[in-house]
Amino acid sequence: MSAIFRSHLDKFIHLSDQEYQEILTFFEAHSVSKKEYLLQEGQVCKKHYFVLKGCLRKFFINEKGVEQTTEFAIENWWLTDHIAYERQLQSGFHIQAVEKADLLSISHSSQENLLQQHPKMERYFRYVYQRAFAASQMRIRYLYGLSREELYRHFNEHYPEFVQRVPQYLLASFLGFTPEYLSEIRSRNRS
Amino acid sequence: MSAIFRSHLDKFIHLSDQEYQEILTFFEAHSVSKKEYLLQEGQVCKKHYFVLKGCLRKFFINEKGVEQTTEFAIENWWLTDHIAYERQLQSGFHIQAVEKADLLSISHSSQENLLQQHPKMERYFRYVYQRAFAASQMRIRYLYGLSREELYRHFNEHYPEFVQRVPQYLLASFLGFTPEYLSEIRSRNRS
DNA sequence: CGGTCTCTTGACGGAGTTCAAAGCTAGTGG
DNA sequence: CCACTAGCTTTGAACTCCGTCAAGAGACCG
Repeated sequence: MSAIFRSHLDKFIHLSDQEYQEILTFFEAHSVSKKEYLLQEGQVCKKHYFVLKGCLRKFFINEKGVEQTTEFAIENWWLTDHIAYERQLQSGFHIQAVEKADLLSISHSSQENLLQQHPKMERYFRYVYQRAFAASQMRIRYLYGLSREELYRHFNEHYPEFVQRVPQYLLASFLGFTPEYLSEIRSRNRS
Repeated sequence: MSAIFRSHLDKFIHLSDQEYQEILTFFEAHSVSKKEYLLQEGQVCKKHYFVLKGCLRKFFINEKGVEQTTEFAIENWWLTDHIAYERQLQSGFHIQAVEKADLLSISHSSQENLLQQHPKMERYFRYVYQRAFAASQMRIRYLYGLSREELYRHFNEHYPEFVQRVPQYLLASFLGFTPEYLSEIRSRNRS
């Protein structure tokens, strides 16, 4: 199972077998079932999760009581509430499994130790955050530049497998509009 | 002038005077005047900018020909088109000085060399990207959770000095609505 | 002082929301 | 493996936030 993580790391840095084994000791493995929660609002955010298989989402509840999904994580992505994780504070987010999932997790203190003892991982995480930030910048650009309908079409063209993979109400929540409106767009596209 | 950069670095990593002098050789200093462009759409994004003093913005032109500001950078923030910088591609953004500004810049190849030769800077940039990504996550949360009017009020409460500092039409562009609507909100707030 | 940016005001229109109700689908237990 | 139910999707009508357009009032700079 953790061969998946090894081949992911290999894309960014070169590690000996021994180094890899040492690095693995900093992580824990989890399996979670569909809809299981990994973090709930108000809890201290203890873990940074890496998805080996399956799908997670991060969301919050807005003033009207509606769930707003801000991020999905599928295979080879990290997920946490970065602000709450970094400072070990209470989180304003929920993290939940969308599908049953296999995960690795690392606690904040373990991550600190890992980075101290394995400077190569400093480089690895620099890449991870850089990539995540770049993706976030693109996301903001689309949120600003496109209407809700264009946003859906764009997403549908670029990530068709993902659109198949998650229920529509989660997709609507992620794109920032209502399931009703998504349904309307889809019917327009058909005719 | 570069004492500013030194004290900024000191917040994240510890450097000897000699190390700092070596590190500085990887950077270039610039002064730019108000409205001067540092990057235009279609150009290869060569530089990563650090603001010592002043204010920059990053924007793109949407299909209707309207400028959409996606990011500001003031003192102690980095700014670039990360996707285009990382891969040395043509950018879809403009970067422009909002006020006259003093900057440091580093080219992509210099940054690679810097990180190779000074692993402490790997750690520094990991922090920088981590912080930037966390900020970006908060931004996305607000974009999703708040109406345009709430967005303005929230921004106004949390960054009042910044609201004073930039013209209103740039603020409107950054918050994702029209100057006309901003004007309407402001008049409602007064009465 | 004259001209070009910037901000304000108001009328109108449209994209997207809200609410309510009905139709569908998939997972669960029997 | 079927039936039942909870959860998901669709439809439609009324409404609202915010954009667009146009025109005027300030404000700042040479």
